[in-house]
Order: sequence, then C-alpha cells, then structure tokens
Amino acid sequence: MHTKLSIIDTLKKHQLSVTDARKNILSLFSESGNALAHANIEKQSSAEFDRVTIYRTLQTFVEKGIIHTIPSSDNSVKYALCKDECAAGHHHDDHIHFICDFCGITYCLDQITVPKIKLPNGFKATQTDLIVSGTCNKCEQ
Amino acid sequence: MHTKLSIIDTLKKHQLSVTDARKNILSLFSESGNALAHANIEKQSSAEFDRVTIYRTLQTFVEKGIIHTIPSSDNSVKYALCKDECAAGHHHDDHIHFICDFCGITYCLDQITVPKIKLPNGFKATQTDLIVSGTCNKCEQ
DNA sequence: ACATCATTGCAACTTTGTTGCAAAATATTT
DNA sequence: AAATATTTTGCAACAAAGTTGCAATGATGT
Ligand SMILES: [Zn+2]
Ligand SMILES: [Zn+2]
Ligand SMILES: [Zn+2]
Ligand SMILES: [Zn+2]
Repeated sequence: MHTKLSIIDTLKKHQLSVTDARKNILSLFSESGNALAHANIEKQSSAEFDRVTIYRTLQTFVEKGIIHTIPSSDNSVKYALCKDECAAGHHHDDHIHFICDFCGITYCLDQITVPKIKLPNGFKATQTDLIVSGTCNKCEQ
Repeated sequence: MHTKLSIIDTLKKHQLSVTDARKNILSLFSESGNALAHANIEKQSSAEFDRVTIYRTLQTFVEKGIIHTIPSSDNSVKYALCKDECAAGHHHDDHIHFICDFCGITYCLDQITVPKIKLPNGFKATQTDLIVSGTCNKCEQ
C-alpha cells in the first residue's frame, strides 16, 4: 500500500533542496488538483516570488519528473503533477487530457490511457499526447 | 474528380480579397507541404510583410478554414493547410500530427485518423488532437 | 557553526503578441 | 475606366512572455 508523499518528501525524493518557492509552487499543484499555466501560478504567488523563479522552478520540476507538460493550441502550455512512477528523464504520463472551453480547467484523465498509434514506415514514436477539448462535467447544463 | 485549387482560387473560395500578403503566405504553406509556425513565416518573408500582418493573416486563415492549428508543448503553435472540406467555423481535420524531435518538421499524417475516445460522464468532446513526437522517416539512421 | 554548493531576485534585455489609426490596396459601382 | 466604398496593411506604441548573468541569499552536510 501507498500513502501520499508530503510536499517536502516529494522534493527530497527527487533530490531537490527544499526551498520556500518550491514548497509553495508544489503545494499550489496539490491543492488545485488540476493543471496550471505559468500565468496562473504567477497570479497566485506574484508578491512572493519573482517571475524568473517560477520559470526555473517549473523547468526543474519537469526535468525531475514531478510535473508534466500539456500541449495547447493557444501558446499557454500547462503543467500538472505526475504520478509517483515518473522520475528524472523518464516520464510515464500516458493518460489523456481534457480542456474545458468554458471554465478553462485542464484535467488529467488518469483512467483513460492514450491509444497506441501505428505510424507509417520509418516513423518512431517516443511520446504521444492526446488532448480533448469541449465541455466538462461541471459546465454542462 | 477534383483538381487542386490555385492560390487565388482558394482565397476567393473562402471570400477573402486577394492581396500580396495572403497569396505569399498561402504559397509558403503549399510549397513547404508541412506545418509552419509564425516564426518560420516571419523568417521567410520578414522583409516583405509586417509582423502584424502575418499574425492577422494566420488568424484569418484559421477562421476561414484554410489552415488548422497544431498544439505544442513549447509555446510555438504550428499551422498547416486544411483539406478542401474545411470552411469558416467548420474544420474537419481529424488526422494525427507527428513532430520530429531531430529536424523539427511537423507532419499532418492525413491517412491516420484520431481515435474516438470514451470520456467520463458529463464530459463532451468538441475536438480531439493527437500529437506524436519522435523520429521521422528522414531522420532515422 | 562553518564552509560549500544551490537557489533566488534583480536588472537588463529579447521575443512574442496586441491595439488604434492613417495610408494604401482591393473590390464594387457607376 | 474612374470614382467610391470597403478591406487590408504598416507603423507606432505598447503589453506580455521568456531569457541571461551575476551578486546576494538560503539550504545542506560535516
Ligand atoms: Zn468546465
Ligand atoms: Zn496529465
Ligand atoms: Zn525528422
Ligand atoms: Zn494537420
């Protein structure tokens, strides 16, 4: 069995020193539960941390396998917490993502895995992203 | 049967006035055959057109169903020509996209359609994007 | 508590994207 | 073919997003 790691333990597990910025930004992800864009984080902690620190923290978290990126069509990449199996250089986020056109929330649909795609000869996949957009369960009337 | 429309006919078909910028940018897409980012277009025609014109032209083309957007994880949305069926407000680009990590080319794999995804209750899809990245057939050794 | 090493904030800068408006180009009418 | 109406373009000015170097601060292990 498996208990959820504390913020601090998560940082330590990935060999990161424990700083205010990292604790704070990581807890934003935990509390929100959904994906966040750089701009979201900046708004929620603007007085506390420099913009540059947020950029560098997100980059570090991606490299260490703490968060993963979610592509978008509007030049605003989002980030969401990885599952425990992800590690530096080895993400295992094979779930699909859902972006609600109304409320803007981006969900990791962990239960639904990305289907295997048969590519033309000579093409080799290292990663597959599947992003669905539409109306989420909170926004449907 | 079905012959390929000329640049000018394509613009007219979508009720756009025929201008140098539009002809030029549309032919960049035709000639390249693959997807282009704003930055690519700006480099290939920087002296000729203002940056603002390129932004507005791409936006117009998307609205009119001439090109479609391809999401990305690095804040650089790409654009590629639609098939003939697309029209203003009604895109029908249900193919997957492939981004090569080596040469950077983004391909529309028109033969491969995006699979239907069964979503949790209350979620309704209006669009699905599937992006594979890896090594393309030109870059494999 | 000290020394070492990593992280942060700041400043300065580059790149990317947006808006209003006058000038130029295109389309439409006469 | 000229005149008019409509659209598009370039420019300027700006706002937002992202990058880099470096000194100061903070974290870690002994
Ligand atoms: Zn919603
Ligand atoms: Zn996810
Ligand atoms: Zn390639
Ligand atoms: Zn495409």
